[in-house]
Amino acid sequence: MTTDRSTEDLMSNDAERPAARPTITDVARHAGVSKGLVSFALNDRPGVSAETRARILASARELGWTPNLRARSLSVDRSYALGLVIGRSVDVIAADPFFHSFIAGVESEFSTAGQVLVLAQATPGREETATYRGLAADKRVDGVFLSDLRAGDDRVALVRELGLAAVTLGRPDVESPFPSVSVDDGRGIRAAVEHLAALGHRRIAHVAGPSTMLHGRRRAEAFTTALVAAGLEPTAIIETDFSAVDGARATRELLGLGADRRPTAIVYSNDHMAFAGLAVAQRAGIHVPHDLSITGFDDTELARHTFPSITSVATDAFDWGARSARLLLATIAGQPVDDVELSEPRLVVRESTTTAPESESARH
Amino acid sequence: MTTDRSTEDLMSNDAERPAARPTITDVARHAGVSKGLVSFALNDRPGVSAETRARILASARELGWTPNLRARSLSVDRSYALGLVIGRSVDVIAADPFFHSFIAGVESEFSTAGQVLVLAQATPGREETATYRGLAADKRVDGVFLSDLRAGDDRVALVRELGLAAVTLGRPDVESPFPSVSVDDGRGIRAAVEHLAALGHRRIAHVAGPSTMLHGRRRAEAFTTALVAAGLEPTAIIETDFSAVDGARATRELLGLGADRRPTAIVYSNDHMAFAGLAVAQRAGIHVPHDLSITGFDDTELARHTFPSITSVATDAFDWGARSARLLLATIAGQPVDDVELSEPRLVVRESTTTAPESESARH
DNA sequence: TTGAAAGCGCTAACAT
DNA sequence: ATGTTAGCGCTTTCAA
Repeated sequence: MTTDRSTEDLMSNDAERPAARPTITDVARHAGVSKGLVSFALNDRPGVSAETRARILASARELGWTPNLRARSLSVDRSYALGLVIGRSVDVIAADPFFHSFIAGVESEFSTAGQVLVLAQATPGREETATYRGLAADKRVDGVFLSDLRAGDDRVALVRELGLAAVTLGRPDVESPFPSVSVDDGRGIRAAVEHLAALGHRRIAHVAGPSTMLHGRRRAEAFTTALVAAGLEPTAIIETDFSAVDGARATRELLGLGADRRPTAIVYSNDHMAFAGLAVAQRAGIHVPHDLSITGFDDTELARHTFPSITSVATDAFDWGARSARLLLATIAGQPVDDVELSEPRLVVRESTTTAPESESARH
Repeated sequence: MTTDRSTEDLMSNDAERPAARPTITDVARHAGVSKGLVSFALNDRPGVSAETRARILASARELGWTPNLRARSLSVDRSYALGLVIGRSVDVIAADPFFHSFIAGVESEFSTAGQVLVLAQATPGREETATYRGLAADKRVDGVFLSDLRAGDDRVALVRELGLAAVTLGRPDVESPFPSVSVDDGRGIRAAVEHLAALGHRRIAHVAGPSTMLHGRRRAEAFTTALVAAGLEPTAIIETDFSAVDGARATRELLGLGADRRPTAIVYSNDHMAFAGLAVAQRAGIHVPHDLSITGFDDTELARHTFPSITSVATDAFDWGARSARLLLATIAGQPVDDVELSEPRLVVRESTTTAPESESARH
């Protein structure tokens, strides 16, 4: 008596039961060969005669055989799944369209690969570290995307210790064994500053993301650098948590400065804060762009649909996702990989930026 | 020679290799019992003496044993994963914060369950049906969330045929074997209409979602019903695809109507169209809310951060996710379940709605 | 109450 | 080139 139970045996027992799925053993019997050979043929490996291979494939097709992923997973020790752990709080992330596009990009690479995306949110009840540990302990995924890099991010070491493959979105500021996919968003900020400087603005402020987050910090640094390069005085940089509320608060703070210090332009670190900032200015009777120019970052769809529409830095989140997925998959497959640098962000000029207002003195 | 290879044998071969994870066999040997008994003890089933059980648990703890999910999956034929297939196009979905909150809610139920969420996006290259079939063929998930129900939605039959468990977000208009979790959003629309009618508006228009989507259609129907109930004339209902661009187009159309037909208030089927509509009005020099009142739906964070801020219907997407997950998990566990009705949506009144402007004749 | 062993469906090492 | 079989780590049936 063999160890493998055939599908036919099963079906003869109970006609009611939905047709059991054929296994590799059924295919082997049908083709008149052994299980092992079927496995070889199906994973097209050398050592199977063309003729036999054809016969096996025909049998598989005829029986409608499809591999059982769980069984395969168990024997080859792979999940065929990639993970994304979103660590931001729900409120902050809810408004951010980045992940949708990113995920769409990731999935665009899956269409051919039979992979799947496991999404986890590090909610209060489920701490970030515990989430990664859980994913690793259950071997739910073969690799993870490390997004929203923080200063001195301990996830790099954690994921490494857990033995997971990974790619980082952006280059971490700690030793990392993982390849990265990055975009020079500093360049985008620089473009915004140069654009404003060319329009005659001399007091340009920045509403920054949290300095604990690498991209927030990098954008702020690029802002300062660009300011200096343009020969302008350093001005206010207000740190936020990237949320709309905080963007509004920062704007109020900036507009509350004395007439001689109030900025004539504000560079926001993301679109949502720019939206909120726009509303704050309008509410205060400050006309955008004539009294105040503003720029956003991300070029979300809504930036096109405000009045005035908002000048913003566009990056390609979809491509970011696609490239990251490809890189991670290659890493897992053991192929040699290199860091990838995405195409440069572009500044999309719209109605929210215009020439600097005349100076206060001239106006009075 | 036994069939089970012990961990210790492995480790003695190669000191470099990271410590191999203990298996149930290791625990059995350590506790001096059989594999089978360990399994019974660990899944606390009857038939194990308290003493032995304690010894087994102690061994497991001491060895740091944790079950191998893949092996368990293979033998019990469960994935311990739930799936969400997002079928909208990237552009439309990118701006919609619903899913983030919904997903957060879903995950909040996972913290205790060791479940995971598989997210798939039905991109053009990967058709929706194929996505569900793939998920089922690979048994990636034990059940799915059916969101964005369409008229005559064929996914209900498909998912049923594939043998997956499911919950529907809202009640489908086709025969369905699945439990549903719904919210009476028509009630939210009614509240908006009543609010506007009470403010003296008599020409209220509706910028609707696509009639092919159940919630888009339901809201439009509720709009008409509420209008009639308020004793008002039927007015324009413009259908859109829920996107900001389309919301802008619809608004332009409405504002372009002759003075005697132009609405004094517009009820939008979602916030993003309301944002776009607000911009269109402002651009046309139409003051919101004095010339035109508008209401949104979803109560997204941004509704609080526009000028004027937007009156909107709030629903609880997080709770929706949590309840759906709980229901789906119960279904999978074979427990009897009932449809669940979420708490009623509430109208959050802000600055975008005010008393109706005086009639054109009176004004001239 | 406990042990032994078959079985889940596949891969891969080893024979032939 | 092909067949045989152990093994992945767990659950579950059947004896004892």
